[in-house]
Amino acid sequence: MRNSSPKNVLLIAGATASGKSALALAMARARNGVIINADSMQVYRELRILSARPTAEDEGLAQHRLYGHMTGAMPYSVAQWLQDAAHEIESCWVSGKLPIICGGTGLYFKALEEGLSAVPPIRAEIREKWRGFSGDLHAVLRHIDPAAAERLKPGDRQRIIRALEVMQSTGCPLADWQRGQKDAAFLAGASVERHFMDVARDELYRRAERRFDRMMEQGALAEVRALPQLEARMPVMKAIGVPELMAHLRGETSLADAIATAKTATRHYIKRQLTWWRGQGAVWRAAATSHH
RNA sequence: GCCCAGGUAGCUCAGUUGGUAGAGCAGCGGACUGAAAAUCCGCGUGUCGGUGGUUCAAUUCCGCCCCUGGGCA
Repeated sequence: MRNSSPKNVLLIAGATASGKSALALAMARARNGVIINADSMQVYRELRILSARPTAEDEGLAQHRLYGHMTGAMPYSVAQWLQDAAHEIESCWVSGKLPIICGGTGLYFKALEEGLSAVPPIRAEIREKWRGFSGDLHAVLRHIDPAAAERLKPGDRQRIIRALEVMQSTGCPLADWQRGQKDAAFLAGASVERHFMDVARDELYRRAERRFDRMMEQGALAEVRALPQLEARMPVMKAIGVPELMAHLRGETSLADAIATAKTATRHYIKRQLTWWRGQGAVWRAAATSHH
């Protein structure tokens, strides 16, 4: 197939409430782009308000992909996102559009640029077995994969479960998979342009808090009430604001407390995001562009 | 005005039989490969309300003053 259009891609990353979406929209209109979501919560269609997804109006101004394309009833994952995003980027390239990857999920960008380890899918019963295990997971891991047990903190249940399921499912420790062959980094060979939204932390905190108040005005509570009955461990159920507002709907906290707690959770999230990108090397730091 | 209870970390509070103090939350730093808005690890000096007194030593005991609740008038 003829491929006359170069493989260009624009990455826009930054903490929540840093103004990524607005920049993406402007870029999409100026440069014939398609905006592709790189946010782990904006993929769920049930969370339009609380995930700060672009509005219908915004979606009318430029093409948006991977926004609300999944249901929260199914857990999403980096691997699936990588597949979905790769597909969307390809189709941009084919049609001569500029793919603009926009989001706050650092792991998604990392997977896109560096690839993931080629661990085969884990069988459902193995996954369920460890997720439902009520005993001392770290002790089990010490038995099955001592090196991983050494590396992981006993409290880090989520990573311990991953190490266990990979070991049991593949017979090979997770670390071996990570050291070994990777799926080709999807953006290898592409010409990558980066924008990191460099906004001062205080300002991010202020904006995120104001934004949460706006979400409440727009009906965040109704959005939570309308969520299907799902187990608390499903990713949608963990979106910032969901557990807090649910606690209020169950009558466990006042609305004011729920809002305050959700704002705190947002600040914690911003802090983690900043730590992530601070640690992500010179590439991203050099890409920092101020937007105040 | 009188009586009572308080005034200790940004917040809520614990504690010191006199040797200058510690939890939770907040905040800050960090980790991060199929749940990542997830998950986890680490970090606690603050005129102990003010001021005088007793004492080798006072945040702790005593006096006075200020502030905040509550009660009585």
